[in-house]
Amino acid sequence: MVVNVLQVAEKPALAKSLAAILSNGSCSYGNTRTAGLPLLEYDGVFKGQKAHFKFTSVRGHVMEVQFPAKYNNWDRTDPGDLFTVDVEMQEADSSKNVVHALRSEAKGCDFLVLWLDCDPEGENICFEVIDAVRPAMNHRPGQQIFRAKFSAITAKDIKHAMQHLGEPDKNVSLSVDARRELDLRMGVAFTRFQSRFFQGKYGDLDSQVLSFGPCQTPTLALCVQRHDLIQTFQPETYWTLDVRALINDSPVKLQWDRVRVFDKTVASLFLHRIQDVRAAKVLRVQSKEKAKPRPTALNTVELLRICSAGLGIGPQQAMVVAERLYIQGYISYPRTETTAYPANFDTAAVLHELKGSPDWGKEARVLLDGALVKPKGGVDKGDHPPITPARLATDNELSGDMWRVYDLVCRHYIATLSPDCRYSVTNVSLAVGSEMFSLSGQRLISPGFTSVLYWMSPESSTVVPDMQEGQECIIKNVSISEKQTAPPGYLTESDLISLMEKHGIGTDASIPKHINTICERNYVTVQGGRTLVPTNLGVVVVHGYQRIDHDLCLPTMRAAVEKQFSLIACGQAEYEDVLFYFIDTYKRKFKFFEQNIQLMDELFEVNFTLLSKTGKNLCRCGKCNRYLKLIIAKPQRLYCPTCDDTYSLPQRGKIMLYKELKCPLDGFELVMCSTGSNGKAFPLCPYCYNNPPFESMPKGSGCNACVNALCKHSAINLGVAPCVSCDGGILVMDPVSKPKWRLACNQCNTIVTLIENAHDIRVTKNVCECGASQLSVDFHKDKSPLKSGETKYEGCIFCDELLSSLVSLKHGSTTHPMHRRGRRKGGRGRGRGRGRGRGRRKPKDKMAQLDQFFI
DNA sequence: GCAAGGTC
Repeated sequence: MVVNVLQVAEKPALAKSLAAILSNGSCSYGNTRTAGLPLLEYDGVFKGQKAHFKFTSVRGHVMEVQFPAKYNNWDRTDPGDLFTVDVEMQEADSSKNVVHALRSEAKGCDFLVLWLDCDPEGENICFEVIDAVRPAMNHRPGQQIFRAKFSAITAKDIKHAMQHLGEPDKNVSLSVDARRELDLRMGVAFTRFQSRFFQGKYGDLDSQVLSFGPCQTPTLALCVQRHDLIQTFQPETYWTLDVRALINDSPVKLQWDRVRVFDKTVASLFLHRIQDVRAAKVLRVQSKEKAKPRPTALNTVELLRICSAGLGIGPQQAMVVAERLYIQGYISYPRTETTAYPANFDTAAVLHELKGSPDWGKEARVLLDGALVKPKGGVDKGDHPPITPARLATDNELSGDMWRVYDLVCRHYIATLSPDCRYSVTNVSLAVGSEMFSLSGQRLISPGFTSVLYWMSPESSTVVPDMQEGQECIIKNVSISEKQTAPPGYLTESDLISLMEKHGIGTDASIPKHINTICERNYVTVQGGRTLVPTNLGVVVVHGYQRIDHDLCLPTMRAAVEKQFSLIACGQAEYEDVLFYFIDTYKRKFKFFEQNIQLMDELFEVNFTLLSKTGKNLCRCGKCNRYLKLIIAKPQRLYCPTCDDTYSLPQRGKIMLYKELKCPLDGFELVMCSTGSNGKAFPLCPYCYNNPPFESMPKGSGCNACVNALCKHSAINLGVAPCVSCDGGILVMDPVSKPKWRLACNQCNTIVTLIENAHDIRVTKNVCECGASQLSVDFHKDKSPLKSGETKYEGCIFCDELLSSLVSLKHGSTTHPMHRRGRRKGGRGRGRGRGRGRGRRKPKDKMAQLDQFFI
């Protein structure tokens, strides 16, 4: 009997390499029927039985923890409740159909072997895969699910792992579950609360969302900490003693051994002591040989640092470029923490690949000719090998940042196998009277790896002239100069990456995202030299946390939480206990934050402008008939200073007044939203956009949704009619309900369902005998123009049953013969409130009011 | 619209 074995890797590329290794290159290549995942198949032996193997992969996490949809509404959910409401696992956005694909491949399988990355996230994905797959697998006694543990993608390691399969570790996975749930609850709760609080009060924050997160906030705090250091820096005046001497006929400035003094009188005293000295005497000349060590192999974080500091490419962009180089086969997998080459890594093979390059081929050839050095130790984190070139490219094939990053990876690779750079440092001590001075300089002995990483070459312009002990040099000039201490510079991206790594904030893959997030949220800006300068908003937010609860922005917060969660991973603590403890802690912190928000608000007050003092009058409010103000800073919105209400607007597009027309439903003046020069323009009602009058309309989703459509198609083009059931209501066409046209009342919820499959329906000015409005109905199912002999029909909105039958009428009839008072007995039974008994209203008066909206 | 973490 042949058993079926399903194997799953964390990413498609890995499934392919693992299957190739395990099948000794004999696997067939294909794809799963859905989700576009790889599917590799081969035959072999599993646990002593003949087996058919299938190898596929996921794409990172399959599931994500989320709040149920009912909590997605920011207005209807109290952020504080987010600490206690249930959460659920949902299929992750990026992995649509993955669950389905896995399940169909698992059908008929007897065993599952999990080849997910050997880190906590990988362990967690193991269980996501198990949950997806188990229901579809064959049931049989004994262990069916196995975990492969491997530290390098080499034939030896992989085959060893296959021979020594273990079990997935539930505790490790639970520690990740706990972290994911806590991050979600606290991040979303704080973000929603502070966004709503401050955006509801100030008009110039210029940020869509005031976000908070356990990684992004400490990252921001690091930038603000440096900012504070710079702001509070008190420059101090100091004095130095400057001596210029002639050494071998060239003028040289000597360095004072005391460096500087902070008292002018003392400085003058020293000057006085030596100002008559005519010669400096060389007391000692010392030369030492030093080595600048070759770099260790490249990992992600180091790549990002060099890209930012050396190439001026930001971390997010650098990752995008590296990813592209990887997909195109130019470099190895770019997300790794490891800085040690695997034991069996064929260093020479890569050099052979590179030796033809006009840029660094020469250096590669020198190494192949015998100068090859053992790479430095580095750290093996057991994830992926370091980032190395995979094949040779010329700068014709790659351009711009692609070439620059590729060039860096190649040069760095060659450097790791090159000798250290050797140079000598010479220090000369000189006496000028009783004061000691010195000169120091460097001289290159052999460049080693710096011939390829030329920017790391030791400064060679500081070569000291040849001097002998006892030699005397003529002093040309002695003076003191006054200087001031200077503050440190702002953090560079490269500095920040190092600090985040040091504090355990984020991972190699997420560090660029966090930096990007704080930029997107208008908390910091990237300035010259890729320095990160906090904005007013960033500073005020962090200072606010410091006033209310300093913990919230401590750089150590992340590591402290992770440390506790790791106790779950190693079985020393219960998942429920630790998770509950943290949720409870942050819930209390949240309450405290909420109660003391005025401490942060005091800082906002002096830095930002109240909504009532920002913006320009635009259109009239339907409630108070005063002007709403258009707030232009992000998020673009309307604000009524009288009612103190805020109305969201589409974020893309310019908002203008629209013909001073009012929405028939609520009396708000319509505005026009135009997107770009050749983009669309559409009118919308500020109130309806935020409070959709039809339950089928999603709130403000996209620029053509709900009320935009309502105002555009219904209120203006299609017309409105007095309600047939209540006195004050107005019936409005529901634009989303096509082809099942209907009208709905804005007051009594009456729904009048009209005829189906009409091409167009409009409310006309005509009034039926019954007193209700008439409709003009165009019965094309397609959009073709009316043919001769065809015509529009007219009917009454009351007589919907009758209207339905219009479909079967002969062409040419404009009014339904049944459309007579006497025939309506017992009719119109559907729907509620089609109240006949309320007696006739005076539609004409109301119609007059509505005149401006009719076609 | 919100977090952080995988991956594309």
